[in-house]
Amino acid sequence: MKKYWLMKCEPEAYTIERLARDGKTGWEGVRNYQARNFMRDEMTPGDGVLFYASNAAPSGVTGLADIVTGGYPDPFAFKQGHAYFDEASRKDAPTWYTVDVGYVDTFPAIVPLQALKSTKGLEDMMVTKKGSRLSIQPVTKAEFDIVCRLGRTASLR
DNA sequence: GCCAACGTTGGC
DNA sequence: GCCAACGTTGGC
Repeated sequence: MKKYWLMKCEPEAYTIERLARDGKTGWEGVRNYQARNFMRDEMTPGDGVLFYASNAAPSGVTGLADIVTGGYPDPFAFKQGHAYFDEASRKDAPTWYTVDVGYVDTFPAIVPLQALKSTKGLEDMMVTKKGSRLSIQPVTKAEFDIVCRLGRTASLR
């Protein structure tokens, strides 16, 4: 059963343009248990992803991706000295997981958070709620489809 | 850069 | 197990 997600990333760290160039990328460095659980337990290849640029001007959905590889231990957690290193994560009992994300599409223009907030059918989306910091969020197919439509009608903005 | 909201840590 | 202190996220 195909599932749908919203994945946040700061443009300073990674962008949809870079994903377009790279084709796919590892989503390493997530250090939040709820997000970890989604990656480890729920994400499967083929799932749809809304690529969300956070801490941006404006923030919003910049394109589409998909899950290429489901959850596997985050290799950066084992890299001593690396910013993502976590000595509590051991290879025989990894604390942190990651997934591989593939490029699908770049929207002609960003769908800003403000547009998400004001679009009918998206009022239950986690990202539209104040104080929602979770960097990986489940979205419904209906929400995913609405955001895709917004992204593809960017000429209206 | 500010700061509110949140998650995590650690003393008790 | 409570909760204050702290660090981080992320909109603005």
